[in-house]
Order: sequence, then C-alpha cells, then structure tokens
Amino acid sequence: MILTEAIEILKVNGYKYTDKRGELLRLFADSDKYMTARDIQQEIQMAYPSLSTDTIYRNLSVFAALGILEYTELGGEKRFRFACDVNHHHHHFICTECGVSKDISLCPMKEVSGGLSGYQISGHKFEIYGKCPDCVTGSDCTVEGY
Amino acid sequence: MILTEAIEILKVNGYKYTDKRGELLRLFADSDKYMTARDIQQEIQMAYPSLSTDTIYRNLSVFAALGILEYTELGGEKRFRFACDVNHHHHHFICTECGVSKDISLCPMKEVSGGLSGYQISGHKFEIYGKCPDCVTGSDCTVEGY
DNA sequence: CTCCGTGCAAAGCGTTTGCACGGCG
DNA sequence: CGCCGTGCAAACGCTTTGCACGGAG
Repeated sequence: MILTEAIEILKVNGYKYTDKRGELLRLFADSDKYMTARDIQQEIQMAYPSLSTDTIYRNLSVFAALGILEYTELGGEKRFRFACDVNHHHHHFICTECGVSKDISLCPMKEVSGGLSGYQISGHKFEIYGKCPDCVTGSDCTVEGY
Repeated sequence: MILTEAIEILKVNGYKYTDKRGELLRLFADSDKYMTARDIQQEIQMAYPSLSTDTIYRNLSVFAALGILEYTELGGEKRFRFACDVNHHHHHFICTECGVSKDISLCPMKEVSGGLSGYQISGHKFEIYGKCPDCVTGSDCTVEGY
C-alpha cells in the first residue's frame, strides 16, 4: 500500500480528503510500526497539535474498514499498521517495545486446514512477539510478557 | 491440566481453597471453551448466584499467573481456558461464536526462527478463527469478522 | 486469632457516541 | 449551500482497586 493509493481509496468510497487524514496517512506510510491511538497522537502532536483523540479513533476505524490499515490487539489495545500488499499474504513479527514489525513470509494455514473439515474458517492470526534488534540493545522493558 | 492438579498448585503457592475457587476451576475443567469473565458469570450464576464479578476477575488473574489457565484476547475481551499440557506444545482453533476450542498440533515456529537472528523472541500466537461444526449448523452470527 | 478472600462501590483506561459548528466539494 | 469531518464532553464496556467484613487455616 502506498500513500496515493490510500488517498484514492478514500476518494472512491466517498470520503473527503482533509489535512488531518492526510497527516495520519502520511504517518502510517512512513512507518512499519503497529501503533496505538495514543502512539499516533504523540507522534503527530509535534507537527499537528490540533488533532483530537476522537478524530484519530474515527479515522482509524474508517481506514481499517476500507482496508487501508490492518490491526491487531495486543495488551488490551488495538494497534494499527499500514496494510501490506494483499497479493503477498504473510504475517508479522511485532516488537513489544517499539511496535516495529517484520514480515514473516511463512503461513502455516495450508497444512492445517485439512484437519478442520466441518469447521468454517473465517480468519487466522500468526504473530511473533519479542524485541527487535534495536530494542534488544536498549535496556528497559516496557510491555508485558507476551 | 486436571482439577486436582490445579487445586494442588493453588495450595503449594499459598492460596486458600474456597468454594468459589473450586466452582470456578470445576467449570474450566469441564469445558474446552475460551470464556470471558461474563461467560463465566452467566455459566456459574445458575448454580452459584453469589459470585461477584470482582471475584471472578481476581481469581482469573491468579489462575493465569499460576499457569492454571491460559488466555487470549479476542474482540477487546480476554478469554480464558484451562491450560493444556505444557509438554505437548500446540495451538487452537477458536469458535468465534461459542468459544469452543480445538487443538492444532502444528506449530510453525521452528521453521521461522531462522529468519529472525538478532531478534529476541518472547512469544508467539497462532490461532484460527471461525465456526465450529455445531455453530455452522446454527443460524445466527454474533462475533465480528476475524 | 490472623490473614486472605470476598462483596460493594468507585475509579481507571481505551474506546465510542451525541451534539453543534466549521470547512470541503 | 448541503453534508461530512471535527472538537468537545459525556457515556460506555471491560477491568482494576480501596475498603471493611467474614471465613479459611
């Protein structure tokens, strides 16, 4: 997913383009981190102080519904990330400290589905948690033991 | 994990055995479902009306800390299940409708870890969501599209 | 008899929603 | 100029916590 593509999706679906949406999308486009609403607010507040929490939540919800963002739940919070290319299905390592993600190309679903006849599969999640190399070097340990 | 084993773990760690803890543990021992605090309260209320929400949360927290229960987050709620045998590492299919779980013996971690040198892995999650055979037959669809 | 476990009530936290105004198209 | 997007504030749902009483060991 790239920035212009995301803006196009907004337009096509009848959503207006505003400076704040632009700023939000640009933030995601520049980052490969899974971010909470609060992360986002902190990141943006430097460049864009006048962005309320409500607006962030509302737009995250819109973006996710349009497939611009993907999200996961971790430690009781929703974390959002720019959606990866749909053609290339994969999963993520997620740093529990800084939220940075790394692609895991392996998907175990194909081997598993045979053992689930009679079950109607609607989705799956394969995520690896830990510290990225940058955070391993650092000292403190902030997020709970996943 | 079996009921007597769980009670033993409580005792060894200096926790008292009470009727309400016994009732909670018995409920988990009899079920292979992932249950929210509210599920539990509803299940128990029939046989045991005098069990407050607080007590359930507090005990779930204790049980999980002692490894008696395992849990996952789904749809903004924590869902708990009797811990499976630690010696036999595996994952779960989880019915998004009734919470019932089914073992998935395959674990993709061994193939993946090679591509993550420099990363400090602390955990992983592999879960499959959908409807169990019983809920496929039924009509309504309650939980969100995982 | 001494703590731990419990119920009650209130607070905490992330998130959602009702309302009225202002700006995009 | 109509409607969507936004900020404000309040509500919401799940969960946690402070307090005082009652029961387990």
